[in-house]
Amino acid sequence: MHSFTEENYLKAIYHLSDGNNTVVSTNSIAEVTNTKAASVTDMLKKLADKKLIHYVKYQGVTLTDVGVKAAINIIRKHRLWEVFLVEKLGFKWDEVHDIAEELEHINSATLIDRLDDFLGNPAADPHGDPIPDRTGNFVHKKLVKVSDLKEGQAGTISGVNEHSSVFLKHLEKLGLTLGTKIRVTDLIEFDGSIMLNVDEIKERTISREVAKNILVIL
Amino acid sequence: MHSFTEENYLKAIYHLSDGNNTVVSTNSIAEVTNTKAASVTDMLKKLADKKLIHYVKYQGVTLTDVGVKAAINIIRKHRLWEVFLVEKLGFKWDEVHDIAEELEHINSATLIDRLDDFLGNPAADPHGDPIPDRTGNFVHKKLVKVSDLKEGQAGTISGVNEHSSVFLKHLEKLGLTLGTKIRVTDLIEFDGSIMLNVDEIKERTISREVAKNILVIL
DNA sequence: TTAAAAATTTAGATTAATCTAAATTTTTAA
DNA sequence: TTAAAAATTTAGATTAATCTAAATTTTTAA
Repeated sequence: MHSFTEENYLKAIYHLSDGNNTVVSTNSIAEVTNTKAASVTDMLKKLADKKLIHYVKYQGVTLTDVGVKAAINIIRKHRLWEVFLVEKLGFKWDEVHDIAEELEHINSATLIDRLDDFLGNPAADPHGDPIPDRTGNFVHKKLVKVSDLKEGQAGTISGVNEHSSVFLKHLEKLGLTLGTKIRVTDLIEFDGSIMLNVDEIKERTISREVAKNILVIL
Repeated sequence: MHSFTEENYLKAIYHLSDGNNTVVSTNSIAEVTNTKAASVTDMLKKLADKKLIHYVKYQGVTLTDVGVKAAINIIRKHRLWEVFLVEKLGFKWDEVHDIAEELEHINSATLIDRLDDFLGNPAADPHGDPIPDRTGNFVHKKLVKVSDLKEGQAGTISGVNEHSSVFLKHLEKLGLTLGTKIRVTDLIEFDGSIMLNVDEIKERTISREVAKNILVIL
C-alpha cells in the first residue's frame, strides 16, 4: 500500500489534471499539497520509481494507469465518507471535507464496498461530485460554470468548484444549494457580477468569483 | 494532537496497566507495539517530555492524568467504530479489530460524538468491552475468567481477553458467544481443560488456554 | 536572439520513528 | 553477597518526508 503522503500526491495530481491526464507542474502540486517545490521533486522521483506517475525532469508529470486507479479509489473513499457524514450523522455539506480527508486513507476494500451498499450506492456526494463505483468507473455529468452562462440561460445547480466551508455557507445563505434552478437575468458589465432568478421566486446577485465556482446542468 | 505512533504507545501502556495505572515495563511495550526495546526507550522520553507519562529510567512508566484521558479517548473511538462495523455494515466480531485500529486515529470529537448517538450510545463493543462516554467515564463490570471458576459455578459470557480472528472464530464454532450461559461441569486434572454445560442444551470441552480468555459475569 | 525572470532540481540538513550493537543497570539465583 | 542473566539505555545509523539555499533549465519578453 501507499503512504498517506503518497496518496495525497496522487490525489493532488489527479485533481490538477482535471481527470484528463494533462501534464501537471511541480509548482502547482506544491501549492495544493502545502509543501515546497523541492519536496515535490523528491516525491515525484519516488512515485515515478513506483510506476505511479510518468515523470520527465523539468517537464511535469502525468499519472500512469495504475496511478489513476489509485487516485480514483481515494476519491471514491472520500466521497462515500462525505455521504455518510451528511446522510447518517447529520453533518452539513460545509463541515465534511476535512474529516473525509482523514477517512479517505483508511485501508479496507471490504469496508468501503459495504459502506457503499449501506448508503444505497449513491451516485454523488453532498457537493454533487460523482462517486466512482467499485471498479473505478464513474460518469462525469456535463456541467457548466454559472460564469459561462449567457443572459437568459437557465440550469440546475449540480456541483461546486470550491469546497471550503466559507464558500459553501455563503451559497447556503443565498439559497443556492444543489438542485436549485437558476436563470441568468442580467450580466453586469461593470464588474462581471451576475443577477439570477432563483427557483422562479427570488432574485440574487452574485460576484463573478462566486459564479465561477457554481456548476449547473443545462 | 498526538501522532498515530504516540497514540499507539499510549493505548499500549493503558492496556498493559489494566486500566489500573500499574507500572509498565519497556519490554512489554516493545512486545505489543512490535518494536524493539531501544525504540520504546526513545519514545518514552518523548512522551515524558510531553507530560503524557511518568517515566523513571530503568523503572518503567505509568500514564499521567492527561495520558489516561488520551488513552481512554482512543479506546472510545476504537470501540464505537467496532459497533458501527458490526451493527451497521454487517461485519462479524472477528473481522473488525484491524479496521478499528485505523479508524481509532481519526481526529474529530464531533464525529465520534455523533457516531455515538447514531449507534444509540452503546454500552459495550462487539467483544463485550465497555465503551467510555464522551467524558471518559465507563463502568467495568466485574468479570471472571472461566479458568478461575470452580466446578458447579455458572455465569454468562460477557467478554473476551483475546481479540484475534482465529480465537473469536473458534468461540463462534463452539457456540460460546456473548450472552451464552455456561456452567462448569467438570475440571479435568490431567491438562486443566474444562467441561461446560452450554445454555442447558449442550456440552463443550475447552482447553485451559481458551478458558483463560473467556470472561463471564456470575 | 538573448538576457532576465520563472520554474525546477540538486545538495545538504532536519525531524520523527525506527534499528543493531554495545554499554549500563537491575534482578535473579546460587 | 555476588556473579550471571535479564532488562534497559545509549550511541550511532537508517528511512520517509520535509526544508533552505544554490545551481540548473526553461520560458518570457524585449
